[in-house]
Amino acid sequence: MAAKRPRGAATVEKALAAALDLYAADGRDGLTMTAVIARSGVSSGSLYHHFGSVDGLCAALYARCMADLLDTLVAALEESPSASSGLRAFTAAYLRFVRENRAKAHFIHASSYADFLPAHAETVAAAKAPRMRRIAAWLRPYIAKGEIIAVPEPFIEMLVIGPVAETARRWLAGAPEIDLDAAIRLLPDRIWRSVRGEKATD
Amino acid sequence: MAAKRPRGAATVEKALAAALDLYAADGRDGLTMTAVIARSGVSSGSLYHHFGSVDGLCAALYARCMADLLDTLVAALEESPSASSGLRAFTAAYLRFVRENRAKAHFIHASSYADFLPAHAETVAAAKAPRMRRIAAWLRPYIAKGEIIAVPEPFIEMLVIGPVAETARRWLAGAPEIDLDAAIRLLPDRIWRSVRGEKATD
DNA sequence: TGTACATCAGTGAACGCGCGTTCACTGATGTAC
DNA sequence: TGTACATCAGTGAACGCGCGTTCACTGATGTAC
Repeated sequence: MAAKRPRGAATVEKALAAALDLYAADGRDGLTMTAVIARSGVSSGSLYHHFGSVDGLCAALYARCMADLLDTLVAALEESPSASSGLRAFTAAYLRFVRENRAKAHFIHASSYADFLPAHAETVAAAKAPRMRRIAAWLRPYIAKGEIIAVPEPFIEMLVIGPVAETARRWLAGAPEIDLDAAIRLLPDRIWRSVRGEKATD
Repeated sequence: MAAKRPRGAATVEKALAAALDLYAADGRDGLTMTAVIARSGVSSGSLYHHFGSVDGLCAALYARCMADLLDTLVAALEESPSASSGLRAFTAAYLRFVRENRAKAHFIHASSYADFLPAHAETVAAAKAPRMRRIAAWLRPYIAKGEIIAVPEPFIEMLVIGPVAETARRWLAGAPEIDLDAAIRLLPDRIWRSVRGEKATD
């Protein structure tokens, strides 16, 4: 028997899975309440009971996808014994996640400016904040040692996430010239150079 | 008297300006045919005469904004006498464009996965292709000389555009921790390091 | 220069579709004593 | 252990709104000779 989960967890699961499938199949326009109701078999009333609104459902889906991605990234970092290996592993893990979780990655990237994000900021923050804190905690000692450049943390994020996010974006949009495997080979090293501190040894 | 423009050019202009304003004010949900009709004073029939559909209007707006951005970037590159100064000027110009053309930048970034892009690929390509060719032409001699790394061109794009696009994205989404001026000071140098070739002299 | 015609630009009332959401309700599970 | 009650989960028909789009039409501009 499965571990005891809150009542209704299976319903929430079915709804989110249907929403992600619909998004993967037909993009933003495909992800409607009507379609989620039809595909998941969950009734409209039940959907509103759990999510409150379409935006609520989208925010829940976003939080879920983002948590999955960040868990992957945190794991890659925390397994690594040095600044350079950690950052290389981090960027490679990002690209692998995109390849292996195309729908989730697509939804995350496409939602950057979605109207539901500001409206449900706490839901999203609850998923992101603790994981971001672990990333920041991993970076801190290396910055202190001068192995990673000492700039405000958001800029390290921009330099590291930027290139892989842009690569993911093109690949997800279907650009044929983007070869994810080649990106996994080439980018981590170049990205490392952009945040490498003076005291780094490799 | 103004230079002679195709009949209806003023109408197209009014429609696109209204569309961008609506987008800036209310996001994707604000940019509807009904709203463009009301705000611009252009009739629905006229709108359909010129753009064919909502997607056609969005594609035209996207092509216009993208052309503006690329013109800025091409100018920054072509004024620069060296690889390092060119790439630094390029990234700084990107961030300045974002700051000074917030609505256009927002629309460009938010449209990456829009359904109208594949459907109107030729319209968009007509705006992008010639400008991208000039960027590629500028890069080529420096790559040949080994001052910029010899990797497939899309990867140079990812490394250069990635961090500034990510910075823009956060800033546009309203993240308070993003300081565009600091980004203009810090990022160009770090980005240059990520694409700097062995033969580069600075 | 004038006339006839074709094309392009623009109008605005009207329409149908499907979207997000509501609501009165039933059934299942948990809690108190 | 049983009973009474409160809360949570789930149902599905119904509704109204506003969206994108159409269409029959008029007016303005360009072209041919």
